[in-house]
Amino acid sequence: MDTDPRQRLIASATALLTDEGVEAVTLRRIAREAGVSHGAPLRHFAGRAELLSAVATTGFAELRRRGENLPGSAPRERLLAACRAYLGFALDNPAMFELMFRHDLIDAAEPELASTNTAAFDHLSELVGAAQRDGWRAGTDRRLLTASLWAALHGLAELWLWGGLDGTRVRATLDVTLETYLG
Amino acid sequence: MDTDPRQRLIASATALLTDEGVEAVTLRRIAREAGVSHGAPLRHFAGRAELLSAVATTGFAELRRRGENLPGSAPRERLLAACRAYLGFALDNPAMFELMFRHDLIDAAEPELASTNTAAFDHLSELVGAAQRDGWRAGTDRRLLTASLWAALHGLAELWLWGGLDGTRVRATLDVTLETYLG
DNA sequence: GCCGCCTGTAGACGGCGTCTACGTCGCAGT
DNA sequence: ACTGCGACGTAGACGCCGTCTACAGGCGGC
Repeated sequence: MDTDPRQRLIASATALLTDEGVEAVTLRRIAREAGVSHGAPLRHFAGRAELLSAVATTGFAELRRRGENLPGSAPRERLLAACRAYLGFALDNPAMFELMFRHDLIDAAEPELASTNTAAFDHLSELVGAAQRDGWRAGTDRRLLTASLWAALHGLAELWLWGGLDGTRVRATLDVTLETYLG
Repeated sequence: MDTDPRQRLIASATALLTDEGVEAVTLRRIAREAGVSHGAPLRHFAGRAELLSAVATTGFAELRRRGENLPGSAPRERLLAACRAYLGFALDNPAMFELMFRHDLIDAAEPELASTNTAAFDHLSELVGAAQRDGWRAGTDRRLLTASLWAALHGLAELWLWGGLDGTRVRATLDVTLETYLG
């Protein structure tokens, strides 16, 4: 059964997020969606930021899940698939992706979020490390290389979200980025 | 003299932005800062988005200005300097940079903003074109290459703003990115 | 001299996050 | 069996916010 009020509120918030975007996810609308009074959410979360942090945590978990079930066996092939998975996540869940990186809406210090968060980064870092052991850019510092690659993907997603890149062109641009790093 | 009320409001908003961050830039606070009543700004701007768009326009203009006075004469040298300038702008004006890419706060369709905006992109595109004519990645589509490079820089700035990269590490990561693209 | 526009004021409305006081169960301890 | 308490929810208030409307002064052009 799913009578845990925390989970119900997170579910309502997530539905609101994917349906109407990040601006629609207010405490009062979440409460209405869940069929409770406007003050009820504060019985289970210290404030709006804490509830949204819980929602974002599920987003990071899903992102990490996508980064684990990767096709391919060669390290560089797997790293490439992970990069495509990152952008695929952003394209499939634009509102969630936006929320996950809105530091004014969520509390980055929230422990559960922070751990899920760094876990996703560490996973990418491991893929980079495996590719390096395979001979790809072995001379570059692993953490810096991971951050650089991550930023390149992240910027692509962010610019698409912003409106600077239309949907079809973002795929072609991703190919250029991947070719630059891994070609 | 600077008695143009539009300019006064933009100046107050900019001061508020750099001093207290993007969340503090509300219409009512801008009005207070400018010493007028809370409804006065709506005499000169159709709404909050239009005022913030005007502020963001000055940001894009400053960004473009930085991209013009570049050291170096060799095309690749100039392109490299432009990339450093982009990140330098973000590091120097984090709140302005954040505002410029907050599509929920500004109106991307605002004509003056859109033109200043694409002008900055076109300038970077020209630098890329010059470098290509100099033999750098001549086989890649110029627009896609420009977008890819821009995204790599933008993501770096965005992740730093988000908190994922500390200030010193962002410089080192930028070096890795530039080495990847231009090395 | 009068009209109209520019600029600004003051108040209202609904929505927001948050706080507080108040209910209402169900269940554990004596 | 009664009591007390903790989990859960309600209702109202407060001070923000953006926006709308009604109103007032000031000043140049007919």
